Amino acid sequence: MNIEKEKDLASSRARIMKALAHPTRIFMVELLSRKEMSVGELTAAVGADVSTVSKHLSLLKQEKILSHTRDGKTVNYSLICPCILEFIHCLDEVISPDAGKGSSCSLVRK
Amino acid sequence: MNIEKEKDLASSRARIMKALAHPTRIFMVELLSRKEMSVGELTAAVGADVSTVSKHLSLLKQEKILSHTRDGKTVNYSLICPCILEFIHCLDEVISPDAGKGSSCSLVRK
DNA sequence: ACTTCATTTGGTCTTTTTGCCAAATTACAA
DNA sequence: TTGTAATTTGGCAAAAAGACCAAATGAAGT
Repeated sequence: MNIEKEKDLASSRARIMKALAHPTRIFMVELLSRKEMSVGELTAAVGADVSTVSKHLSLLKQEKILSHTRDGKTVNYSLICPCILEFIHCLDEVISPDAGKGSSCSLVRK
Repeated sequence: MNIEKEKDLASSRARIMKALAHPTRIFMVELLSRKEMSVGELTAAVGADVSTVSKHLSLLKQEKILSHTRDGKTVNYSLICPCILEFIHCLDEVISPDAGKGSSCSLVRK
């Protein structure tokens, strides 16, 4: 692969990473991996202003991580691809594969 | 796990994500997964100001993703844990597991 | 049509992130 | 010690991201 293509790929990856690179957003993705939730429920769970939560959600939607369906006057969000959760957990599993063993990889402490 | 612990974990994960959430940084990690490189080599490869590259590197160092050793007047950077690369590729593999198949998961296009 | 509840959008302010320049540091060689 | 190449640091301006309020929109129910 040539260097320009590699840079493009890096940009694509960085966009996704960036969408997940926020405590509230990553937490919401974790919550949504368990069950779909409305904006109100998510707002209560994360403890922030509704408008803030809504904007986080639309960012994740824009990056095609979440989808939403309207049900009456509430809007439910859910993971488009539940495997994104695996990706996040990949951080814990892969980056600190042997948390107890005193390995050199210990980026995320549980 | 209680909700506060979950939020803490989300923050830890977000810190790592954030360190990787930049085209240049993610590209450098990819390069460094192949072989260790000096600041000068990386600068040439990514095409940015040396000082900029140096700052990106120290951010990655701070997050314990990279380590460095001095060799004469050059400094060589390398991945502390090569498995971080697997994590990044996890984005491609896990998030769009079946790129050709017309799946609903297609965040990263190659 | 009028209200009410849930969510989104617009606007603004603050904080963080980037990127470059110039100056400082480090190591080595003459 | 002087000079030179490689890297880091400090400082500053521009750009992006985040948070909150207020106003707008959407979907029922009265």
